[in-house]
Amino acid sequence: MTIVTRFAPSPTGLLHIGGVRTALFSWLFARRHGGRFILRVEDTDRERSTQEAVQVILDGMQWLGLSHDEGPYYQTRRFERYAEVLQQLLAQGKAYHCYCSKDDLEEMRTAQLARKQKPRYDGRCRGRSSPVAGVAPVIRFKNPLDGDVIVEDLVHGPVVFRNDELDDLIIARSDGTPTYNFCVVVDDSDMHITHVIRGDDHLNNTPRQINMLRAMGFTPPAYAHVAMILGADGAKLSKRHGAVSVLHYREEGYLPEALLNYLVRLGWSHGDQEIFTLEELTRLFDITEVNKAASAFNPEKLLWVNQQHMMRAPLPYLAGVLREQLLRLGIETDDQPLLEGIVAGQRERAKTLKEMAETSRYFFGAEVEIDDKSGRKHLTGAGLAMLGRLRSALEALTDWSAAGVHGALTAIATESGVGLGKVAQPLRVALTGTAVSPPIDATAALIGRERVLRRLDAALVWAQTAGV
RNA sequence: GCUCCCUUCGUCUAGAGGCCUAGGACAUGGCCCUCUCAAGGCCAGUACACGGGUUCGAAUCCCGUAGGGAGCGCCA
Repeated sequence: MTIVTRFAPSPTGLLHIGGVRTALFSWLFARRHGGRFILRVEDTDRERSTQEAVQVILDGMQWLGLSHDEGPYYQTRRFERYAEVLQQLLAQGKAYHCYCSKDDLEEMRTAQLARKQKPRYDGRCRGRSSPVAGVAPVIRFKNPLDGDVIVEDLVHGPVVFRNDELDDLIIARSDGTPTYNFCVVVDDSDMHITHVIRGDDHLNNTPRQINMLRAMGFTPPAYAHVAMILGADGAKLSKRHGAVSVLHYREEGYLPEALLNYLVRLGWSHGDQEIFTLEELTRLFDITEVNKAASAFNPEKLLWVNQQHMMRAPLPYLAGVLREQLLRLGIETDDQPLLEGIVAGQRERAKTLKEMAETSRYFFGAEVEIDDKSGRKHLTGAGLAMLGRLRSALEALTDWSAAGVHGALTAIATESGVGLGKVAQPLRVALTGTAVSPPIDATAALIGRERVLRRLDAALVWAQTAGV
């Protein structure tokens, strides 16, 4: 049997990390078993669905590399099929027209709640044989009255629901359009979905879906309900705590494979391993090992995972991502060796590519602005004197490489009888404007001889005009 | 209100009756390394929600309590 999974978001909001994680689980499960992964857009709510939201889903999935083998399917284009199944159910007496008004239903609900009962439709239109004039009816599914439905959940184990807890749900609105639970069931069976992996907020819907599937003569798929992701504060995911479009993480300089790695570890583990490649995940991930409890989103750990991936990723790849981030800062470059050199020097100093771009400005442009505090600390007194020695030594340097610069600096340190720090820091401030950078020899090599000498001159001027 | 789900360090997790004086990771603190900052290494503190059982023995099994979440829509 070929495994077929699906990701079925509704384009009514943004695609955030909670959705991404269930998509990832579905995708990994399909990939692991050599199956197919289907993307289906559940847009039957025409009021709230938007084309922008659809685009965000598509872009997000693409950025993450969660490629689908089929689709995207749109439920709004399958109305004919739903109508067909609706008619069939009606003809077989497995569904019926209900003429109750919204007011009737509301009244019923409040009365039941007042009696401390679970609000549910009482089935009063079940036996009705004639229409009510002037009322457009909804269609309800005739749910079994007794017995149990057992959901054999891959993560929760068996979950038992009593049929008398369920009621006759509406499967078509009075305007004829089908509703969510009904469309899902028709789609999952039409698309031959073998494993439904979704958020556990759907666990309660599952017995109804199973009943409908059976009424239609279909075999229910296997289900796996995974917990939702909580905000960093342990409360429901909010705007402030990660409920932002997944593309936000791209803008913030995260690597998609790092985000996926972080997300898969929420509720799943493999020994003590923290960092996984996508290839490893498709080999190791197992939906039945996923935890049942919800887990909180931890931005700090995401940052760490991202850096770990940056430290392992190929330089040319990272150079490309850094280039995009630099573009956002108005820095445009195609100097691939320079980009790769920056990445090599900065990737263990930055948690994201965005941060890397921001702290790498001094590799570009002719001049650099000297940070006042750093300048006062390192470009005065002995530091100022060091600037002159640096200037002449570096001007005379023929081997303009990290090793060459390093040799020149140690020579100066030895001659001056000071530690390397007394040489490196003034140079660092002169070249970068700050007291922090990758190893100064590599930094100088990357910046290049011309600009190094010019910046040393500028630093001398700064020290004089700063009047310190 | 009713039904369903969940509960190990601050956070993510390991743990499927003795291997647990509960392991790893992020974060935090200290030390080492060191041209800065990082990265890396070493060390430290912090957890089985609570109460009953079952058992020679329970984080692990059972029951209850508490807390959290979800569903109960002509939303998905």
